[in-house]
Amino acid sequence: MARFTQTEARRQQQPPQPSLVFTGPGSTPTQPPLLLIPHQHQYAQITFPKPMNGSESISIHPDSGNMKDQDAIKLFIGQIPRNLEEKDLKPLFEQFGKIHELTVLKDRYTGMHKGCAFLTYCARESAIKAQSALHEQKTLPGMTRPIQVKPADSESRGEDRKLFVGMLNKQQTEEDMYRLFEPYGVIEECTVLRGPDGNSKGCAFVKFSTHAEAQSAISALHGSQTMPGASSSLVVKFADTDKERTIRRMQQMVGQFGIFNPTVALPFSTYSTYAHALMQQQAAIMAASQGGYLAPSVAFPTAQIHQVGALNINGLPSTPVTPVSGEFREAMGLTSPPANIATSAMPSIVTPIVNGFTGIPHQPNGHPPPAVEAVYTNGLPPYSAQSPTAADTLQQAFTGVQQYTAIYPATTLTPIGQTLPQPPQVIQQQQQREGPEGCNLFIYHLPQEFGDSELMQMFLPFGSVISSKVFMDRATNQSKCFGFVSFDNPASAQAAIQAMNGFQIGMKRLKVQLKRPKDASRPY
DNA sequence: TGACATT
Repeated sequence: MARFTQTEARRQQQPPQPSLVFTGPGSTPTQPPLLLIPHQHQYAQITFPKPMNGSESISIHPDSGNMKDQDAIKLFIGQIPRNLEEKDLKPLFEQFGKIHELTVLKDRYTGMHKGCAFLTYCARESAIKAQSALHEQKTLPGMTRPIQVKPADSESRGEDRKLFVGMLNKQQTEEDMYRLFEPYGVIEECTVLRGPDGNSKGCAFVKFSTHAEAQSAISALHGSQTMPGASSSLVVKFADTDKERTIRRMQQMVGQFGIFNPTVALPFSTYSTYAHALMQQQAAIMAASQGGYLAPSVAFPTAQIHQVGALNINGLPSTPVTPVSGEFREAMGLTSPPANIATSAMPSIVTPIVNGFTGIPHQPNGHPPPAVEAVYTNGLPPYSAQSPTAADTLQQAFTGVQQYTAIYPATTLTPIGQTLPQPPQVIQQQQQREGPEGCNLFIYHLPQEFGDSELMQMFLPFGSVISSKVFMDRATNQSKCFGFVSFDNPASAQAAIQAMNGFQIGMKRLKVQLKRPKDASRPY
């Protein structure tokens, strides 16, 4: 009851309505915090006549004094800077009506701000107003893409009215799609899937307002014609559900990594273990992909990764790394797909780190956890003479295997939308940057499929990785199965050696040593 | 087995 009272008290002293002040580029804002940066060289400033105090996060809870309409719309808010909490966001959204619930999404393990939120107004009308005033209209400070304000995926149940259209020719645009499908109903969304170069992939999504409309479009158009240059007749079908997509990706991955090929020994051998893990990973990806771009080479599905100061690569703020958004729980519920990512068209995008990883305690300071030996456990202690039982190993795999690396090759990053997307933000990974003496590791016996980002992910739990490099054979473009990882301090490097040297992956054990100093390799 | 920031 005490909590209720507190909440109640807080509501009664609600901050004054903020005033939205637009200032020209040259002017000096006098009253922080700066909340909005609209496009076109204008700054908008939300000012609070009375400064809000402290770091306390105001969660706005639904309760009796805060009823929402029956038809209220839950909004997904994307592209929020990670330093903004509920209390910071509240004023921005309160302009459009009374808020029923506002929740910034946090990683369930690390508590990390996911750069997005769910917002429900008491009134449906407020949500509509907010969406039209804000969606893609403003960019919050530090963000590269405009704020997303749209009905949450959980609202729409869009699967049964969204169509996948295949066998288009590559010249066909959204407009062509619109014309083609318009006769069958109200089109809510229409997107041609494109590669990073902007070229059409020859397919599209078209979302109707109702299932019946979508169905009539299928009946009328599927196989009805062959587009010039297309290899077969037009395909019009309901878009895959998340479930179907998940299954398809799993199949792709199984193919890619030869799970059923006994010569490729993974530390967990049952399909169900692997499938289970993949399902989780897929869900994380779906969650991560709503409303924003994913960094192409290093994407962190934070819902399942225990990040330990991990996103601070070489002092870069974590914000630009991955505009991760969406809610893991929602994704696990396998609801509708992210609207602006061409998920169905993605080739398989996930590489498992073939280890069992156990939970890592959250270390907000970015330092390695104290008991680093406990961080990575695949049931096979480094160079241990003792062999654990198969059951142990399997158990470890089960409990710890949720940590994966998602790779989003640039080619699969196809944000689609009516507005022209800017290229996704790329993390600048320093090229072969060495850390100070004693901070650089040489790692051998890496799995063939590991690239720089997997290597980095594997060592992130031990500290700030300032670079990671897997050596590739120039002729074959295959990994040479060794590489380097540099930390920003020797303790992290030592912790990583302790934990990871001898770590078994598949049939191999990692060799993790300090990199030889430069002069040691020279004979004179 | 191999081997330390390459082409």
